[in-house]
Amino acid sequence: MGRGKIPIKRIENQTTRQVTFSKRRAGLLKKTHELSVLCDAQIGLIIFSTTGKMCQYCTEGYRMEQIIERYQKVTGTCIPEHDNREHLYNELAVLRKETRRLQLSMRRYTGEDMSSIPFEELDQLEHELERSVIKVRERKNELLQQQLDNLRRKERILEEENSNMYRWEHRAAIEYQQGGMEAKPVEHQQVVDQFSFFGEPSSVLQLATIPQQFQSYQLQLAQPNLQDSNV
Amino acid sequence: MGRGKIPIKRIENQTTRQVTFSKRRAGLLKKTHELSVLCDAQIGLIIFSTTGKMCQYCTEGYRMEQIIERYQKVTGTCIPEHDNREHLYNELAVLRKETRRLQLSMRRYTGEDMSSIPFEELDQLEHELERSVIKVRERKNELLQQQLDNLRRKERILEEENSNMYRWEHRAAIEYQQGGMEAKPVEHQQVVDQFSFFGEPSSVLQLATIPQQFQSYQLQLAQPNLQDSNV
DNA sequence: AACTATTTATAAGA
DNA sequence: TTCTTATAAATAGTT
Repeated sequence: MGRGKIPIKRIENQTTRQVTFSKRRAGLLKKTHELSVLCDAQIGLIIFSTTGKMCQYCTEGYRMEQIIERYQKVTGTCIPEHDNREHLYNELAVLRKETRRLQLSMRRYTGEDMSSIPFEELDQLEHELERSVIKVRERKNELLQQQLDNLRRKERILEEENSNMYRWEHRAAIEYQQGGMEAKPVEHQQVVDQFSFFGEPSSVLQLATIPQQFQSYQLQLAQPNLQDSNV
Repeated sequence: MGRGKIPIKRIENQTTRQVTFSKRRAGLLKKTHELSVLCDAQIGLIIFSTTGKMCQYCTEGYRMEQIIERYQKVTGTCIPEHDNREHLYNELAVLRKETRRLQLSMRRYTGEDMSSIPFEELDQLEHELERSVIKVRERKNELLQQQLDNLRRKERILEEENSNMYRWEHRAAIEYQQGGMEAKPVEHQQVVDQFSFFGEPSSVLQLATIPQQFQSYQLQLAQPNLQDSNV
């Protein structure tokens, strides 16, 4: 129908295709409506154009959802979401069970509601708890020991460097007495620079000579400690 | 189109209607297919006849479910199941979180992986565990005390009834001596029935007179005990 | 969007 | 149902 017959295959010319789409879509909707009315049929029609635009026809007095629902009832294919939902329900059931189990375990461990626990299990539970206490104490001791080691190490470093510092200062004083202020100005400046505590400590010597309030901060960052939970 | 023009309204003659349905349905499917192919459109068509029979067209390479899904995405009406799914996902998230929390708590209590617990919490945990141990021990003592009380009560009852029985037997013996076997046959039978231990014990007297091996079983059912977890 | 030559769909009859 | 066919309707290509 038309000036010429066209083969039923994709129209390559985009303009022609779009015009044909408009014309034939209108015709299809009309024919759909006529079939629906003439023959009292329940029809749902959904059309997506290449450009993504949607249009639909639905028998008067009905909504597309009803027709889709009826379709699903007849075909039994309750859309792909059906299986998904099954999985969700399964996962929920598993999780609920696991949560319940954990809750009961926790109640056991915290000693709530022991009325349902038989004597033998109480005995076993007591031992488990004692084992836990022991483990916790061991860990506490471990941390305390670490702290002690740290302190000892710091103490040793501080003592060493104090005596070093004393020797340096002592030598500088002697040189000052021997040659006056200008005798060894460069070497003296080096010593002063080395002991400056503004800036990053870059050697054991520097670290050890930082005053107390700075030291504690710097050393905590560099060593495991008891407050930081990622020891 | 045809021998005459017909008004677009329900065809009252059933035969005519059915014939028209068949013809026009075929035409509609053909036109639907042509539009789909010519213009590269994605089309879904669902037709229910008055008699309930269904027929459908779906663009080649697709399934009706896909088209319905796309339709639902576009219109936002994701069938009644949509809300439900939202709830499921929320519930799953909540449960997963709760399970995770409980797992961590349990690991704390069983003393696994304490590397991430700071010293102060270890201290607190130790106290919690000690409190739990104390509670468990208290419960154990409670059960032991109960068992002890039970045994004492049973002992007392047995002793009482033994002496009672002795008096009954003694009196029966005297009466037998005085008036022969037939003097008090009914009363004697009552005594024998009362002491029968086949059947359910229904009185303290019966309970107390069941032999040792039966007693322990029957008494366990009737009294709180250390083996049964539903005390 | 309107026109129109043609093709196609289909109503009625068989 | 299916076939036939006169006729209505749809539409391809053009303007």
